[in-house]
Amino acid sequence: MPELPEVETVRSGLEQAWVGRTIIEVILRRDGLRFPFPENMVNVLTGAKVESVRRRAKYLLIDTNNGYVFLSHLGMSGRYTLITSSEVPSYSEHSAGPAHSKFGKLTGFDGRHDHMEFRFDDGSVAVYTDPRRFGIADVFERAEEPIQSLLEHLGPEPLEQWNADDAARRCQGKRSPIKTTLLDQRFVVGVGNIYACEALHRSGISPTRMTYSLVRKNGKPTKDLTRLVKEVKEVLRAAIEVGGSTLNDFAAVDGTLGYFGHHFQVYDREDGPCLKDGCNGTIERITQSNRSTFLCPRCQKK
DNA sequence: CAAAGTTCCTGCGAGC
DNA sequence: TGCTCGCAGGAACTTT
Repeated sequence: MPELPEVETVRSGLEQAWVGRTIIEVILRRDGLRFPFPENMVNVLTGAKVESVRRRAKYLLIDTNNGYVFLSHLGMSGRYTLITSSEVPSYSEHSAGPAHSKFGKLTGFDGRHDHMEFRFDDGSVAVYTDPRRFGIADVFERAEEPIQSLLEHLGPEPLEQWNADDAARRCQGKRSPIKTTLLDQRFVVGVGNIYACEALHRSGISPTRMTYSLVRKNGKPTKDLTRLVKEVKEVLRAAIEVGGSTLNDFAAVDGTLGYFGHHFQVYDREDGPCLKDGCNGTIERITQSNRSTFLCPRCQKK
């Protein structure tokens, strides 16, 4: 479920639900997710009031009033379900998530993969569900945030400081396909497999094109790179908008709704017609760095 | 067989 | 020639 727009949607939902509330109980149902839970996590979070919910790249950062940060990464299949005090939490009633969701099987609130539970002072409960357990949960002191190994090597936020000159500097001399570079979180954060494919298609750039070829000899960005930076920003912004609108309609904080609401131009559309105006190409699927890439060979040039 | 993410290991090429 | 450094590519984690 998690690229930047989906994580941003979750952030917004958690912010509404959690800020100003105090966690009265934390229940862990296993040793950890991708990494073991820190020993002090339950102690640190129990009794702490949530002050803010931030996002950095695809990480959620929850600040508490005792000077700590709760870090949550959703991995591939992580999800939060919020249950308000008026609802009776029951696994049998919340069986599988949206029945129409392609990812419903992976993200359902099903009782078998509910690894963390947070109870709040207003009677609400948040359940973290993650079948594949690629997610991360961690706590650290706020003052230590700059030296967190998970955060310190991250590149720029695409919707903030990032621009074509910055991108050009990071692309210079890079001997790997541009698709691979877009997925590299040191280049720019928040772009995953889906939006990398979408941004390249919007830009008319082949995913296999060498990264360095998007930079001029004088170190300045080419027209194509400038376009790519613009399209990355636009595709992410549009997806955040869709996610935000779905959030208003559902009590659950569910990033899959963000994906569901967005219909992709190329991703997962192998053999389908290219949807670009005036292009009669057919979408192809190739493999790059062990990941699927979708492209239109007709309108995405090398 | 493939899946929305990230880290770590290996191997190769460049440069000293 | 040989060694080290850095980068690029691939495997691994897990469950459905």
